[in-house]
Amino acid sequence: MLSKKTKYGIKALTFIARQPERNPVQTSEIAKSENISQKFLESILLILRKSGFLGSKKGKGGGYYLIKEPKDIKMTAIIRVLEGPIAMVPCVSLNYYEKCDDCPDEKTCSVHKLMIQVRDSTLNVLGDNTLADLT
Amino acid sequence: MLSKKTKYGIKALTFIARQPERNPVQTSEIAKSENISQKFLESILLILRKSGFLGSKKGKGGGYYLIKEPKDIKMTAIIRVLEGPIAMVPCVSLNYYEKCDDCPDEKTCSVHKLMIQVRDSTLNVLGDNTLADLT
DNA sequence: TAATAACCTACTAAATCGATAGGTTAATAG
DNA sequence: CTATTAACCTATCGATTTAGTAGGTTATTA
Repeated sequence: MLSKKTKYGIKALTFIARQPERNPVQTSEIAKSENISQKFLESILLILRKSGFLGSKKGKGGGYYLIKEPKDIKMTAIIRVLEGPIAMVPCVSLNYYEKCDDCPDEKTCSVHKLMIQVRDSTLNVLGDNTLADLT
Repeated sequence: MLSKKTKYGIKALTFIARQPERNPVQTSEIAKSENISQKFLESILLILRKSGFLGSKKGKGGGYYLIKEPKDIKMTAIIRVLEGPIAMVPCVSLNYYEKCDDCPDEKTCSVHKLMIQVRDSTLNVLGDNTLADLT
């Protein structure tokens, strides 16, 4: 299941990407429009800023804005930052690999074999889609 | 993330499917071989029996056995029973659909659009794979 | 200097996860 | 008939995660 954090993050980024001008968008505006708790959204946008997706400006007229072009922001990148690993088990994760404490041998593990396929197909979809595709 | 429940369940089913004879396999044997807490595994095999994947026999020489051929057991079916929905958001789930309380319109929701693609690609992989493929 | 909006820290209620504990029931062996 | 075996059932539990809330501080603008 996708966490609300990730879901809200994607919605917020889409909202910002949809803006005709490149003017900063305020958290409050996104929160109201997308039915998200403003405080919760604040923490999410902060993460996205620290991860290099967004820039910010304080004070009146401030807000968040995209740093890169929507078409250059892959969904894999967004989801990895907000949700963590895309793989369903750590032992097939490319960016968050971890060995299973059960499972003596990954090569003979049935789950491993299956989850590599799931990972790859998911990766294909999320790698092909950019923020521009969601606009 | 895949829960241990599902992971263990798949491993156990694979273990049973690998048996040369169709003799019942005991929980204790699977637990030991696959490094799974026996009590936890008991509860998982019970679910799989109640869902129609396994038959059981009590007493000495008892255990669990497959009811259908491994090649006739799709991974989608197993995962739906143990893990629940395959979709990453309830609003794109085929078997566990639920409307999002935020999101007034699914048609214009960016997350919805994306997650349908993820769902379909995952469904393809899990639908193509049967227990026989994991053996 | 006041208002604004991002930024930061800490806390919390509820749910879920991965078990563990301690039994009961049904089938088999002797 | 009795003991053993292994599935079956019920309850509980500590740890972690989730989705927030509360209450402030800092930087920018009018």
